[in-house]
Amino acid sequence: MNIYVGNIPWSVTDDKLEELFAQFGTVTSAKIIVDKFSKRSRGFGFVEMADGGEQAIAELNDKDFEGRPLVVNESRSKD
DNA sequence: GTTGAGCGTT
Repeated sequence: MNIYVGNIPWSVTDDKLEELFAQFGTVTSAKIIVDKFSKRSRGFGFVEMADGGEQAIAELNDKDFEGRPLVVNESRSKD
């Protein structure tokens, strides 16, 4: 399951996302989208989960993380 | 030492 994560604080990295989503299911891949030129976090990312993705979205969406309410939703690049 | 709507680079 491809999951889109937005409103991510600058402090959060790929490993943070993986740990965060790993609490609710099996994380296949977790990645924060960073600017290709400045190498700085764009504040959003994608998480691929093999199981528990729906639960992770339900529990992590609009939930506070590192100081900001996360925006967790299913990725558009679906199907 | 900065910024904040938005769906990625393989």
